[in-house]
Amino acid sequence: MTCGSYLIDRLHQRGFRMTPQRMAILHTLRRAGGHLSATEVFERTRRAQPGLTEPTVYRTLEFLAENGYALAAHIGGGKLVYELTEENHHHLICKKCGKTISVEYTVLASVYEQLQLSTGYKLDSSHVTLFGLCPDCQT
Amino acid sequence: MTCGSYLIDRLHQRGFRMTPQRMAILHTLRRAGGHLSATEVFERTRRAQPGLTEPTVYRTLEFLAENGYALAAHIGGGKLVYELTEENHHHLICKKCGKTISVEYTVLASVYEQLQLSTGYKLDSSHVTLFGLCPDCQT
DNA sequence: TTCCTTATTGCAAGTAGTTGCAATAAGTAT
DNA sequence: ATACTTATTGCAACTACTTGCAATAAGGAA
Repeated sequence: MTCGSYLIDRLHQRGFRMTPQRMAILHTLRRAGGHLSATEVFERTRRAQPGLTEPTVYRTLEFLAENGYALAAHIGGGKLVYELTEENHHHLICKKCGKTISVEYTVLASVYEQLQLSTGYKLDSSHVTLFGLCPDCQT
Repeated sequence: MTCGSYLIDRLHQRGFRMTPQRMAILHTLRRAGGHLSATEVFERTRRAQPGLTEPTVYRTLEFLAENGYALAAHIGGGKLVYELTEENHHHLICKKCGKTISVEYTVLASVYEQLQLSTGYKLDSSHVTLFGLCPDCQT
């Protein structure tokens, strides 16, 4: 069994299909463990799936993020990165050295709740990225 | 006096220069009032500055955001938008209809403080965008 | 004013990401 | 097994954005 198998039933229940391309992209994300840009996903996955094209990668990543199977996060410079859904969390990125740390979702949970009450919006538990200077770069 | 004049001294103090291109781009942002994508800024500014090129627009917007003269925000679909710095605020965007509302900076201020204490990072008061469904689209 | 330094621009060529549409193939039903 | 529906893919052309480098011009000094 390859490592995207666990998703097959969940996809079918919602009328979606599992394909070799999706399986391979899930495999790449799983192996990477962390964040990967669309380009990185394309390059790594193509090794196992030589026929794979860029539009398919972009569409698959968007599909996975839209349906909750992966998280998308904006990190510096307008770039989007993806990772498999695990614990919800947020990121702090140092503008100078690029060092990234994760922050538990609970830190923002009360704000989310407050905002939902005051605005009526139902918010995604999305992957927020905050920028600043890490302790080492503040001098 | 054109409307970027107020920035001239602040730029000179830091070794930067004011140029007709920068002036025109500031004018465009000022007139728009709200968010504008790089492409929109390019198209609108070019009417007044026919020689203007795309790389200049992208670099100018990045420059303005980097130095605190403008704010950059990621809104849906990986797009970056810019606006002139005024009050710090955040955005809530409806994934379905695109309706956007602003949220005061103070809502997130306590979280920022808490994060700065627990992580040691010095955070930018950045422009965070949260996604969700607005009251009308929740049915 | 004129000269000088160098920040900023424009050009040109590059990379990244998107879109429409016809062809393919996943999964269901027969 | 076979046929059918339609989600998904690949292709090709397009738009968005970036980068290196030489030319230009802003702003300070002589």
